Amino acid sequence: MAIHHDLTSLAHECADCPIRHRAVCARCEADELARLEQIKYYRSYQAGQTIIWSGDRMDFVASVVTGIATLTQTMEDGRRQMVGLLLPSDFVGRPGRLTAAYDVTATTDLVMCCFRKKPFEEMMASTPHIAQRLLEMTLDELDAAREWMLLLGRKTAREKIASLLSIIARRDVGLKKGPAQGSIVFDLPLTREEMADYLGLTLETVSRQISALKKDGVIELEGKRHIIVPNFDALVEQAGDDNDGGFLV
Amino acid sequence: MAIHHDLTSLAHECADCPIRHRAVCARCEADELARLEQIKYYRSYQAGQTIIWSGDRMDFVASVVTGIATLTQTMEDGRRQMVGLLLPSDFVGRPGRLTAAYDVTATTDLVMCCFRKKPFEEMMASTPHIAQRLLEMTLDELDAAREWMLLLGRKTAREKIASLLSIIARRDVGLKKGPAQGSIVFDLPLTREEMADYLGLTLETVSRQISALKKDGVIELEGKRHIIVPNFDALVEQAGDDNDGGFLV
DNA sequence: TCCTTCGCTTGATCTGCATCAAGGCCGATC
DNA sequence: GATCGGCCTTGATGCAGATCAAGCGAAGGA
Repeated sequence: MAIHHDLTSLAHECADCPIRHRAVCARCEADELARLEQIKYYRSYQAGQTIIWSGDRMDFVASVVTGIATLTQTMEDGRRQMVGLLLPSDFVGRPGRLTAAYDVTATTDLVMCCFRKKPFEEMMASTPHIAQRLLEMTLDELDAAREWMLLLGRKTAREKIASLLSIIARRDVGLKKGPAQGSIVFDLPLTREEMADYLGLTLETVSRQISALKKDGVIELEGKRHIIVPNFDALVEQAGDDNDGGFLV
Repeated sequence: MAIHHDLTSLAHECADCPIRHRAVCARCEADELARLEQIKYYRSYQAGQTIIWSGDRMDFVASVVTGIATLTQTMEDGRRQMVGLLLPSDFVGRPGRLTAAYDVTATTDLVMCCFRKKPFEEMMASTPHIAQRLLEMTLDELDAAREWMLLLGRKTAREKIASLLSIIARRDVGLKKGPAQGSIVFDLPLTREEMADYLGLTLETVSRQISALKKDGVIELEGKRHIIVPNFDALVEQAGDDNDGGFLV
């Protein structure tokens, strides 16, 4: 894995950009990369493992290399809301804050590329480029969070499910294309319960709505997790979005 | 109004910081301020006026000086979700994007301090300080958005109302203190319908829950908008938050 | 002065999703 | 191959909040 791959979220080459929807390519500046290279290290986690507990001291920032992680908030009585889904290339952690604000959990086996916070912050201070790139990424995440607020506040259960499926499909697209023209195939990286926590529903409702979408021919399932979308536009229509646009997760 | 006041959100003095919960004070750097001073201008809006429509070309970024604005998203069928509340010192607009992603509306009479985007971006490129400050503010907003996701996805109507009231109270605190020890007094800057759009409820439910909180002695009303909170902790308890902490709106 | 409008409240009813409960599928373990 | 536990589905029932509907009070305009 080349140096650039580890740092995709901070600076990557335009040529063979492996990251969709993050395609704000930065000029690769060799010395920045070299310096980042010096302060980075890798960590692996198993599926289900909690990476950071909300409130924990957090002395690194990181970017997801492979696998999927989630950010969740929990109320005292146990109600849970997922507030972020971290796919490869996504960034975790916040320069200038001591403790984590959310639980971060690996939902699949996961590899993260970590940077110790202190040196990372020092680099940021001396390298305007990085702060700007990070600002852009954060603004994208903010847009995604606000899109999600619309979903949580106003969409029906069916629309919520369709939205989630189309988001996952979009992030996966290009990797896996279905056999039939225009069809899309992917594996759900989340359990029904995790989907429920993301969508502000119960797992029973998630299950029922998936069954309903299947009955109506919007999706097909193989097993519990393998999804086939014969007609992506039909799915998007179920999601109730006015634009097909910039969902970023 | 001194120069610093106009630029509170970008750089303000620590001494008499008028802004709560944004208190990450930056060193005032005279030349930055002078340059910002050259590219800024003011705009006033009347209550109810739409400042920007989603999709409009947006050639400025701005910071709220006085008054309150909202960010809302609307679905084709008219369902609306407010995704941000802009109080004095809050920042609107995003460097590096051509069009607005949300409707921005003045809910009270409003004055904004605008910076034409092009020169602002140029300044940002040459002044690392500003990008970093903006990054910090954006991260705060992201945290607030995620806190709001928990509210939208998992809280009951009563908890939603109590949360909103305590957020408004927190941002207003210091300006108005109630007569009785520990009591807080403020005016609601939003109509019931706007509150409903923020909370993912209907205006009827908002009205009912406010009545319920009043009946239970958690709040008192004078007229429709003037709120007295005799015991702030009691209100926070109704909000169901585990920490009394960093709600930022 | 009356009339209209806007923001709000309150009541009656409906419904989408939560809750409670039972059982099926499948991979892991012995 | 039997058993267990995690994950999922499906059914029955309940309830919080939506929807539909009526009316109030204050501000503003004719």
